[in-house]
Amino acid sequence: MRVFWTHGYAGASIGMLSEAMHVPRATLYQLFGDKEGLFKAAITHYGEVSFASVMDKLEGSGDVHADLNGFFTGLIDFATKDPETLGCLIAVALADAAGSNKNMRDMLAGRFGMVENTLKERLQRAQDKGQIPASPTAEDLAMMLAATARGLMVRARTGCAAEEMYPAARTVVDLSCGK
Amino acid sequence: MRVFWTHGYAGASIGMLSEAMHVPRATLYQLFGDKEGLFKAAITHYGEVSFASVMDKLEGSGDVHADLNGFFTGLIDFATKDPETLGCLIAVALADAAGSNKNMRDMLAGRFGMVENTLKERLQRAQDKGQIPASPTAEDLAMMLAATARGLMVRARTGCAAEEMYPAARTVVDLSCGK
DNA sequence: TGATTAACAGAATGATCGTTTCATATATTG
DNA sequence: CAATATATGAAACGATCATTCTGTTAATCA
Repeated sequence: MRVFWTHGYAGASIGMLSEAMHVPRATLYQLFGDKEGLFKAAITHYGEVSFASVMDKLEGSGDVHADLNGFFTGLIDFATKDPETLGCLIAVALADAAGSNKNMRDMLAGRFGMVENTLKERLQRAQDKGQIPASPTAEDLAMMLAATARGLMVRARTGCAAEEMYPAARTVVDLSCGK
Repeated sequence: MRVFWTHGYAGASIGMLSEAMHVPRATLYQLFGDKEGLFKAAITHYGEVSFASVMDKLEGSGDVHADLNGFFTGLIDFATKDPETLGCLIAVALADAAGSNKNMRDMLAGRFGMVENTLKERLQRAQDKGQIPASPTAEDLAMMLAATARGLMVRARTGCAAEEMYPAARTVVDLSCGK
C-alpha cells in the first residue's frame, strides 16, 4: 500500500512491491492474480484500515462542530505525518491509473462517494437537532466539505506543513456550522 | 500537455508525446533536453495559457460574489469539459511525479501558491471595501477556497458531472461571502 | 553557389517493466 | 511415513521504456 502511495500506480513496480511486502514475486501473483488485483487489495486496506480512524470522527452525534474539527485535524495529520506517504492514496491512484482505466476510476469514485455520504449523514443528524442551520442542505455541505478535505490532502502532497492547513480547515468548519 | 494530463507523468511515454505533438523523437530531445524538460514546458503552458482563462475571473474588483461564482463555474467546466483531460494537470502530475522527485514537487507547489495568492488578493480587495466580513481573514479564506477548488477538480477526474459539483461550489462561495 | 546548421526518420542501446515458467523446498494432510 | 498441495527462489519472456546515434534531407546564410 505504501509503495503505491509514494510512487503512484504506474510508478510502483512489482519488484518494489514484493520487496516492501517481503513477499516473493511468484507468491504475489498467486495471491492477487496481477498488479491490478494487488492494487485493489491495497485500496481496500487503505479505506477500511488506514483511513478508517479518520472517518470514525464522524460517527458521533453530539457536538457536530467538534466532530468536524476532529475530522479535519485528523485528516491533515494523516496526510502529512509520513513524508513518504503524503496526501491521499485514492487521489494519487486516480491521477495516473484512472486516466485510461475506467474500471479503476469507478472504484475510486465509489470511495469518494462513501466519504461524502458519511459527511452528509453526520450533517443531517446535526440539522435534525437544530445544531446547525438547515440551509445550505446537508447534501451540498457534504459535497463541499469533502472537496475541501480532498483539496487539503492534495496540498499536503506538495509538502505543505500541517500548521499551514489547520486554519483553512477551521474556517470551512466554522462557516459550515454557521459560526 | 494533453498526454501528460490524461496519463500522468510516468504513464506518458515519449512515443505518445511525439506522436501527439507531431514532432519526431529526436527533435523533442533537441528542443527540451529530456522528458522532465518537456514536462516543465507543458506545466508552464498549462498555467499561463490553459488555466489562465479561469484565473482571469479573479481579476475584477466589482462584485466579489459574482467573481467567485464565475471562478468556480469556470473551474468546474474546465475540469469536466473534455473526458480525455479530466481534473487538474497539476494535481495529476503531483501524484505520480512528486512522490520521488522533490524538484518537481516544489515547482507544482509554486503553482498552487500562485492560485492561493490570487484568491487572497481578490478577497482582500473585497474586505477593504467592506463587501464581505473581515473575519475570517482573506488568507484563511483563500487557503480554504483553493482547497475546495482542488478537491472539486480531483472529483472531476472520477467522471463526476459538472451539475453534481455546481451546488458545492455555490455553497462555499455563499458562505465565504457571508450569505 | 557553396558551406554550415538544423530537422528529420529510423534503428540501436541498455534498462526495466509485468508476467510466466520451473525446479526445489516446505508445509499440510491422510 | 507417504502423498499432496502450497510457498519459494531464480531465471527467462516479450514488450516497452527513455535516450542516443547515424545517416539523410532541408533550410539558412555568406
